[in-house]
Amino acid sequence: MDAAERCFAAHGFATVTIRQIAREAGVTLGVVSFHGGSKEELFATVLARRTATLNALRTDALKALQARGGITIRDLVDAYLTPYLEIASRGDPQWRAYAQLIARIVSDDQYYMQVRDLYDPVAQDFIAEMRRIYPDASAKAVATVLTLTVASMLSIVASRVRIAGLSGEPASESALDYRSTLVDFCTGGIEQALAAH
Amino acid sequence: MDAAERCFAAHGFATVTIRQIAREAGVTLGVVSFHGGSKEELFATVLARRTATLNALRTDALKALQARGGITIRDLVDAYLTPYLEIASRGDPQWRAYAQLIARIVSDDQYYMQVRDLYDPVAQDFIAEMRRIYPDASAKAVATVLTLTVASMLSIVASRVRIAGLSGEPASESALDYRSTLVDFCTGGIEQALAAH
DNA sequence: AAACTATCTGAACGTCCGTATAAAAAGTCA
DNA sequence: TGACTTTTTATACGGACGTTCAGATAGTTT
Repeated sequence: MDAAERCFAAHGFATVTIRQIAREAGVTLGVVSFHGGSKEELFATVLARRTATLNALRTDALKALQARGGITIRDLVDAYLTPYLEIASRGDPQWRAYAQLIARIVSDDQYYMQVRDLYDPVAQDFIAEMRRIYPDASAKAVATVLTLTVASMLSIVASRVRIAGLSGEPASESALDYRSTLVDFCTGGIEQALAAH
Repeated sequence: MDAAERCFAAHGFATVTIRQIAREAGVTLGVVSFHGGSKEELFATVLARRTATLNALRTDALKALQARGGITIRDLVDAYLTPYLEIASRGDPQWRAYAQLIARIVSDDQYYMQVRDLYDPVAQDFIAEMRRIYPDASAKAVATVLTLTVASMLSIVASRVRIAGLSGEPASESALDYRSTLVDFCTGGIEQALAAH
């Protein structure tokens, strides 16, 4: 599973071969099928395996906010983004690979159906809280800005090479280095987009 | 070329087979190689084919702003985003396929090297203009917010299914329907992120 | 120790891939 | 028309793919 996670994260679903995964795991070909089933089953399992943890982190952060009260958009953005950035920045290369894998697939409608049930419930909780802050905003507008927020978050993990190329500086080691810029961007963006015109 | 564009846009590079492209184009297998060269050459050609047009649209919009003067962040965002949204919304299914193809590859570091030379020069022009508005912002911060803007733009094309799923409403027909929300989001985000703390 | 289950190995299967090529067909121009 | 070039066709090749499976091995239970 760890090896599969690394492989899928690095090269995507179609490109990766089961033989690669087997080699990465240090086992023979048949073992992968024996434990992981078909390639698609293996992919789905890898996806689902860590999602619960990430969802729990986000839900906990949201609950902490709700208990405290006085929630701002910035609070919500931070609660949603930071768990992912922390995971992506953790020393554990396995969580890093997972974060990268998410970045690769969520932006693709082809795989969306596979992750829809895993992530959208938590996203709905955040949406509900956002609508409490902006009661007049349309459902579509709120859903749109959350999707844009997610896209921005993922691009920090997926497109760091491009940022480095555009700025002329080497890419940062940790995704958390971009946290304040990212949170500022998404917060300002949501407030601007949902403010009554 | 049109058939290849449609196939790559719909399924990505690795998944698509030359035989699919041939069938889509209504020709036999050898014809694709004869005119398109290897699979990678074909992909590169498809990419480069329409880029000049998109770059010209953006550059023209930027030049019009520069001639007018008094450029705001919103002006820049709109000049950068709108050409792409218009392309994605045009009736021409071929431009639509191209827009989808961009969305698929730019967010992937693996393909970034192929598109780097095609897009980054124009991006640099916009970055220079942004730095004129926010002289104190770091190069990295500016590059980051532009990347986030691009990621947001692309997600409108790539993740419309998710937006629809989250909002409970059917997806809009045209990407231009999201223009104002998108421009608001990116404008507000950039201003918030680059404002002196 | 024996019976049984779980896991691993190595090899094979059929399929589809990207690419190459010889021969046929279509097009071009003197 | 006839020589020549461009394009298309049909086929083949070697390789890598996902999957399967009989047999060897390891682990567990009785």
